[in-house]
Amino acid sequence: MILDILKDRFILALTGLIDNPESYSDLIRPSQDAKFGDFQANLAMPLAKKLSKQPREVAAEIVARLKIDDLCQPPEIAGPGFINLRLRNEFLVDLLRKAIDDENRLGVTVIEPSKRKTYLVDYSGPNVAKPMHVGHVRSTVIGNAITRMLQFWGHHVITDNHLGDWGTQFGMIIYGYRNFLDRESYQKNPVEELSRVYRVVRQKTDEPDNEIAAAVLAETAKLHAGNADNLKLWNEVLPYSMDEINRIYQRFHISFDYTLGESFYHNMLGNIVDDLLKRGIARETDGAVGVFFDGEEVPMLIRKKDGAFLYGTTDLATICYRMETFKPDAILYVVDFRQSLHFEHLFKTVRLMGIENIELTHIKFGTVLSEDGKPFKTRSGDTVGLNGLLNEAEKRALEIVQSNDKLGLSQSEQLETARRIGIGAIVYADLSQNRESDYVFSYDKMLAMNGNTATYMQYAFARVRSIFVKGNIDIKELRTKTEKLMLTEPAERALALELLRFGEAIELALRDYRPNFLTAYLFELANRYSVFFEQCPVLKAANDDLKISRLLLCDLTARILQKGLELLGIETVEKM
RNA sequence: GCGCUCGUAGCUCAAUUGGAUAGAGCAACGGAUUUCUAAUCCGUAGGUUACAGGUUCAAGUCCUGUCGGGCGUGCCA
Repeated sequence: MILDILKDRFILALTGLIDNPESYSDLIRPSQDAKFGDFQANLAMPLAKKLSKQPREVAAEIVARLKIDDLCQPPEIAGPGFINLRLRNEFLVDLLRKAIDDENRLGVTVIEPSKRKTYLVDYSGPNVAKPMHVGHVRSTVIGNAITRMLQFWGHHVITDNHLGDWGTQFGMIIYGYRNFLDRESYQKNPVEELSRVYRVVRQKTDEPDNEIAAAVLAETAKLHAGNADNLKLWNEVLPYSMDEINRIYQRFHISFDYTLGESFYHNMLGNIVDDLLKRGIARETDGAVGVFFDGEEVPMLIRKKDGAFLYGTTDLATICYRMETFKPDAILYVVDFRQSLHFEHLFKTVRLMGIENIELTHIKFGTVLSEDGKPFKTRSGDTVGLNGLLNEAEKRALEIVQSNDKLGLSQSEQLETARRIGIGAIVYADLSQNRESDYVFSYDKMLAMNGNTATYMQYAFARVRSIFVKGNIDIKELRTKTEKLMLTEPAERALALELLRFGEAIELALRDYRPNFLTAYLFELANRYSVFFEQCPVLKAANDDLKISRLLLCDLTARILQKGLELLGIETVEKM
């Protein structure tokens, strides 16, 4: 990829001048402003002190050692010592050609086999029996995007949906089922009635001084102890919830390799506690069992004094199971940042157990706030239901699709187009933000279809397709054309440069697992295409060579947009 | 109390982990369509990056303090 090539040249130039030149290669980056060239090297300033010279002097020395004439015009030294590079069009054309011919990877180099890892991505993990609201989208959508990017990069990825299907919320459901269930409503709409019952119990246990909280815990404990009646109820209720959850996954086109919920691990928990006690990693405390950490007051409890286990216990069992079964190099947890302390404790415990050869990362994300700036609360009745949100998104998209009668879509095509646009808007709205920040949920923002949205990229894609249809272009044949690409117009060159930075964007997004770097890239790419579209006639280009050159740029743009959106879990449409 | 975290344009958010004059979208205002899709493009306006110090060639970014928000803090997950 373009940046790698430049870095290699700089490393060569720096070899002999300083030790460990590779460590400075991150200072070679794309320029912020086109007037500083296409790429810049910011390494003269930090090196100046090391070499006890003036920064500009160091820059001059680096430039003198740099063999880069075949790639760019003579480097310019500017400001305190920035080295600015402007790439030769021949170099760009050469790389574009390679990307065009690279059907699967579009110019993105595949990772070396030795760097290929097995990742286990733990995401979504909804609580069965609790109604899903918009806050639950985040883990699902971020986890899916990270999974797809890692796979594309060349890693082996296993996804596991760690359902919350064994916790106290089931005690609430069981208690509520026995005491508050409306049979008729339950038969009509089990999921809705169960979630109503859940809310009733939940509200009552929140009141001070009540007996219901104790009763709920008792039902949970009975379930865990294998009580036949409670297990029977669990088995009755679970499928209803799962159907509901699966319907939502289908709408996002998301699936998991494994769905091993908490219940899967329940008979391993006793052994975990016994083992940690025996090895002196955990100890008794006030009748409970916990793991303590140096310099910290709070332990991670793994067994309550009534004998029940906690989610730390389940998570430990889960890690042990995954280590044995999948032998991953890394486990990634895509979970709300409010569980940071839990994961810190969990990971420390794993290290205390002597397990070192694995990356454990909590990919944390911020809270979705309601429009008053407070976190969403499942208890208050006014949360935005997930299904309702998805319905509304598709409805709004459908209205626009139907109003455009030039498209000539059948009714079923209209529905499918609206689905892709509506769902895409929601996915993109979440992914385009830095995952670590909280964000205020806004219906209109979530469903927006103008500006920096998935719709914008989908639209750019559809515009390319439209040109191909109108020009009656055979894409396969087009790609075999050997005419030289031309980058004479500024809009062409700007687009070309961006097309060659796809891999860079994915690498950046994967570095800290931040999909918003990829969304930002795709937005920039689509934006440059829109400018190109305005300024550079394709079908009516001045001559045939230029027409083919532009068609090839269009085609590569469409392919990268489609692939990039696919990595985010967003689909494209042919017409919109 | 302690710990973590955030504070950037009217609003919602970016900023390649310390790089040049802090960028987008939305909202506002002005312009572009007999020419491949106007869900688009171009332009204008909008900033003491909460505040005060410090570190250095360079700070929204790192350090210290203050103010303000959010979250967490042994028997929920």
